[in-house]
Amino acid sequence: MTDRTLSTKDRLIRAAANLFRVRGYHGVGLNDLLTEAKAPKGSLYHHFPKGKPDLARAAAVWASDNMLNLIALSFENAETFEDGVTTLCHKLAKLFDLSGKWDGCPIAAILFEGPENAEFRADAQRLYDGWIAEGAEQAERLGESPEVARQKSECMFILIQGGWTLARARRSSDVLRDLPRVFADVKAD
Amino acid sequence: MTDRTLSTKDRLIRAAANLFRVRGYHGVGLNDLLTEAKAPKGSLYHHFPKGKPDLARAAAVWASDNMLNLIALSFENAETFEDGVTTLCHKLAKLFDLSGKWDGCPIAAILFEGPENAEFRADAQRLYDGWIAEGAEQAERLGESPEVARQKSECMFILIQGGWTLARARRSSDVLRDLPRVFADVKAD
DNA sequence: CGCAGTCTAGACCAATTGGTCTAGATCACC
DNA sequence: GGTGATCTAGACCAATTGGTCTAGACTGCG
Repeated sequence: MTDRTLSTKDRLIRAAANLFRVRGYHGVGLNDLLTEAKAPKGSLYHHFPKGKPDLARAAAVWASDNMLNLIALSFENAETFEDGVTTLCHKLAKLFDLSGKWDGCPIAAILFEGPENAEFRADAQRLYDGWIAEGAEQAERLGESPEVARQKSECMFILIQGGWTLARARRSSDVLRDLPRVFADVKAD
Repeated sequence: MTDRTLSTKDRLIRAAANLFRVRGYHGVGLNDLLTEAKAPKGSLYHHFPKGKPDLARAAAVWASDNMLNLIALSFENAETFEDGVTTLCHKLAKLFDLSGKWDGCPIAAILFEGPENAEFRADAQRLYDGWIAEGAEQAERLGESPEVARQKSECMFILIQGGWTLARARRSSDVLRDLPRVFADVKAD
């Protein structure tokens, strides 16, 4: 049930991001999408002329932007990069619990499982590298050298992706809450 | 084109594992499956009475067993756990390059994106925990205490899953080859 | 007002989906 | 060789898929 006060286009994007995250690109039909968004088919093809793939890419970008905000927010009051990682992991753990402990990463669910399309692949790379760039920027702001910043951010990304996968399999956010401890042990070299 | 000398059942399982890995559970139709396996529909429903979900679960188990073998093989001649991790990561990098640099983890592609089914979820947990158990066993064999062994194995799992995701997005196995260096920095505490 | 552009609404369509069912080939064993 | 079980073969089916198209509601502006 996506908020009815939003524009049809936004409702479609949110519904798409939410549904794809759970069932993957091919697991969601236009009917599910339209029901969830409370929108008729005409609106979908008005706002996204190329249909499902178009909407899916928009949803991936929207979901990615949310993650960028979450990263920025987590590092806002951090004194070290490790602090920020800790906050972020706890926020993600909370998100995971709220989401029913089964949802996956929306980027992966949409862009990896979606059509084998050059645009989808390029988006996946662009969006994920955006996360890493955001993390690296925060690390630099907190005093790390550019190389170390990049390395730490990349490591954070890997841990979060892998940790989320294990959390999903176990249906428990404990793994996510434990990640900062693992991360702290990684020396940047 | 799966080897014609194999039994129909094995051809089906292999075809399923290969196709699901690329396009995800819902991205593969029975037609694709049967074409790839060179088998008629009757055979599928003879060997897997519950149809697609049944076959998918068998394919997940098969793929998981392959991974278990790969782990065992990688640690066979290792002198330390870190040695084994290094070998495993290099083997995975080679696999990644061979697979067209876009395939995902078959377990995830089948069991996460598949039907929202209690059996699928239980399988995901069981199979992934099997990987971790195998890693922990190797670590113990190489002299680690049970707790440290488990911790190191879990960390290896997380790094590999996350690293594979990033490798996929970048369509480059470099990330995987770099994982052992990251892993070496993690002290077990 | 009138008119043009934007957007909603859903009937409709060909193609594909997962699944059923019957007919026959092939096999092991008496 | 005969017989019953195992397995292959694919026609067939209802339901769903992503997508098209026309009709009309709503908007802002002259």
